[in-house]
Amino acid sequence: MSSMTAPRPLPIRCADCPIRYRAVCSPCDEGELQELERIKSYRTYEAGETIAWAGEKLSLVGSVVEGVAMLSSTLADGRRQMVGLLFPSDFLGRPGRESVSYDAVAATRVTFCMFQKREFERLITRTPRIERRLLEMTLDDLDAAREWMVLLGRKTAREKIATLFVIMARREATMHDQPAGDGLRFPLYISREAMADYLGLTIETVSRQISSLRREGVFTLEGNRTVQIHDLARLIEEAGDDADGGLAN
Amino acid sequence: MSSMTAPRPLPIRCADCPIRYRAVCSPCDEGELQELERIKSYRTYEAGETIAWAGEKLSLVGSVVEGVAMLSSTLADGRRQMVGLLFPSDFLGRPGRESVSYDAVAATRVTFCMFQKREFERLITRTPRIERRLLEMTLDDLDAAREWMVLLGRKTAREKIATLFVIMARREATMHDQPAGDGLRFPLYISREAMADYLGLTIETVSRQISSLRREGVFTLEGNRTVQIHDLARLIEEAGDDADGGLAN
DNA sequence: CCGTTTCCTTGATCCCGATCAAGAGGAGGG
DNA sequence: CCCTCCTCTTGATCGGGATCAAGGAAACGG
Repeated sequence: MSSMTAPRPLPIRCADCPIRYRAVCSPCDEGELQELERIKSYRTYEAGETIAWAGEKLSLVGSVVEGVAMLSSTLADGRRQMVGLLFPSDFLGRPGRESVSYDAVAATRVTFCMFQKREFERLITRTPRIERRLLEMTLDDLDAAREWMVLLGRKTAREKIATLFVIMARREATMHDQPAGDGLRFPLYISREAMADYLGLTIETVSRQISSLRREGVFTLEGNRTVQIHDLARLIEEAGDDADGGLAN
Repeated sequence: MSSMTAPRPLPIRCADCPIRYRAVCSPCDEGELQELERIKSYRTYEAGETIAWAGEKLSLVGSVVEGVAMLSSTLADGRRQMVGLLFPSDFLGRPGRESVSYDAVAATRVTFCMFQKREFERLITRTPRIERRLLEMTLDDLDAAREWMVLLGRKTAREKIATLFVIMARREATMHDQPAGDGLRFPLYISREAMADYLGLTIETVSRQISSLRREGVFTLEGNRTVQIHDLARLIEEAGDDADGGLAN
């Protein structure tokens, strides 16, 4: 598919915002890069700070440069479900849509590289390649959401925790261009409460399942939020996935 | 946003495939319509027939014209979770992707208006407006998936059933350009097992919750698969949604 | 028409994860 | 340092939905 459109293989990066070109406009030509450069800006939120409320009109779109943000929805009586976790290079905002659909909250201190939605939309209209890239990213998000639906609807508490840890481990390894394997250390970034909201559990159940896997030697914890994997194969097995499904590749 | 791109307001329809233009290429100009006309074809599947397996390379994309199809994923031990339900005008397939991610099965006899993926992609490349439309549709799918994540992760069995019925009722009313209200009759289309897979429940729980709501006079059943609503307000209340969330508008 | 199959309902019981409750551990500020 | 706040862990109990089991009802083919 990329063979259809890519004018050259990339990667292009910019010094102060290395993630941006991967996320928004890979590939871009020089003119498009300069235009993006002109309209970009940065914004940092502290941990716990609300970036946007569901239903609010948001005039910015952009990518996470550093840190982690959460997308979540709250029922009338306060039950909360996280519907997405945004890591560096992930895109926030919906070009062509009036308002955001979910609460966006900073999980850690998080920095965005942002664009005025209006200007970004104008650029998109002139640059089909960026629109193609947005479609790509949205399809990825859709796949991730559907994979998570399987977890929420059908997995046990233990499988949910194992799946989350496997995904976090893979992410961390990929980020540092390492193979994922035993001995890998990585931060969880989010609180037990956030994990519970992500996995459709309570914090007590999250805590118990983590303790259980830790006691069985699958991993150890350094402090509360850093994991060191000891038996990745076991963790993958505990994740209970489909034979050829998402985690196996 | 449509004000940015739409050359005219629409709707354009074609006699033998009225849905297609809404789904795939609204708006289109005459040349694009003729091109789509040239490469389209129809395909019908019987209820229960598999349209595509997860991981399979699928060279077709297209819209449902009539009937209902299901997208689902199965864990190693057979637990199944439905991740999407495709009604007329819904799009199946992923331009730019090699293979499908989920099993696609006909829930009823279902007819698609399909295009060879290759040719469709070629058309897209020349027609940014269709790509824009695909992005729109994918964003809608993403919203729906995330709304469903809230249901799967946080709603009770009773709330899940109520939500499903409200959505089905709204769909049916919209389809016939009626307001949704008490007295509305509509078919469920899918079996109890399919509902269970969609809602992350067992068939027994689905059956019990339906019986419970029926006994309380919220609706009646004609046969097993046709519902007549008697108290839509109550049903919406039982759905337990966020105050200003998806169902309320 | 009846026999078979498939789908659906209902009852009895069990168990996983929620809830209620208490306390331990860490971080930050005085 | 201690004190407070907050997060996390662990224990005891509860309950919603799963599981096991049986039978009813609709669909289908003869």
